[in-house]
Amino acid sequence: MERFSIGEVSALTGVSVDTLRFYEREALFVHPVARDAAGRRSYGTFEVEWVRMCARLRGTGMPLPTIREYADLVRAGEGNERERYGLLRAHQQRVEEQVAELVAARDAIAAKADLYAARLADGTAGQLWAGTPAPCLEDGRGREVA
Amino acid sequence: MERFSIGEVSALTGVSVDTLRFYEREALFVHPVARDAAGRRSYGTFEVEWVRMCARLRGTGMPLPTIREYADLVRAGEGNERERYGLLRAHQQRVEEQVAELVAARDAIAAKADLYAARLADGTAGQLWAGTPAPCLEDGRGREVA
DNA sequence: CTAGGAGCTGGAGCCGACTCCAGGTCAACC
DNA sequence: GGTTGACCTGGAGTCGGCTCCAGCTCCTAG
Repeated sequence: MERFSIGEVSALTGVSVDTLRFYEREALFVHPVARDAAGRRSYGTFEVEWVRMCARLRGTGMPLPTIREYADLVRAGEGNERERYGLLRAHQQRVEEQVAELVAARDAIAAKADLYAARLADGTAGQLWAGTPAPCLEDGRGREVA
Repeated sequence: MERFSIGEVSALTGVSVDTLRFYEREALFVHPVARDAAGRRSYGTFEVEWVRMCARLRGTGMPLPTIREYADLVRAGEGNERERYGLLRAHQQRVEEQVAELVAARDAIAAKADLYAARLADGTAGQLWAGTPAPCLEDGRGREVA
């Protein structure tokens, strides 16, 4: 059962050494992190996976206090899987919404970029631009300017 | 050519009144915002669309300084559409990556939630759990605990 | 045996993006 | 003509999430 130094965990997970210590202070770990004879942190595979999970949750916008709640549930042990399930599903729901919003925004941005592409391609860039639908910015004189 | 008060723009765009003033201080607007006789801000349809665009860009993680760059280009007027195009496409690219990462994280979260669902459904919750592939957290004794 | 590198602690600092305030002006309605 | 409510300004405060620092202890390689 191999063990990992904080630097190794950082390399393995992409989470910085400082952030790992910070997460520990913030009580995001399920169990107190073990130390070796010299007082250095020593992580097991469980911790590494846990950190990866934390990174995913953070990366999808879960605030630290919520991750702490999840850790608390896991720490409390068996018997609260329904709560853990609810927490994960609720978060998944939020992530689905994020994806939808992101995709919508991307489409709007892509549409605008396409517009520029068309303008550049047919040489009308820098010239008057007839009124266009929704996502275009006009200056009130029918001129698309952004 | 209707005009809008700051409160109306806020209602129309979902961007708070404070934030609108803040964006103005941060020079995110293409043109200085007009004022009515009493010194109150008066926005046109162009500004409203611009704010919407800013909200989209912000919502997809574009930092204020980059939005300011874009505003600067638009303000500079015709002749730099290639730069504007590059800026938008580059951002679109970043958003595509965000979507991909978000979807991947969502899948991992969903997989874990599914695992809990299965455990809850077949009544094995709270019992020993045989070793499972990647996204599962085990305590080193083959026990999935999180 | 010493120099370097990884780790340690507690605490301070930073950053981006708001958000909130006090204290004031105005316009409009009753 | 008073009171409400939207708006104004400049500046200060907040918040989340790191990130950095000084000054120290180890272990390892040369």
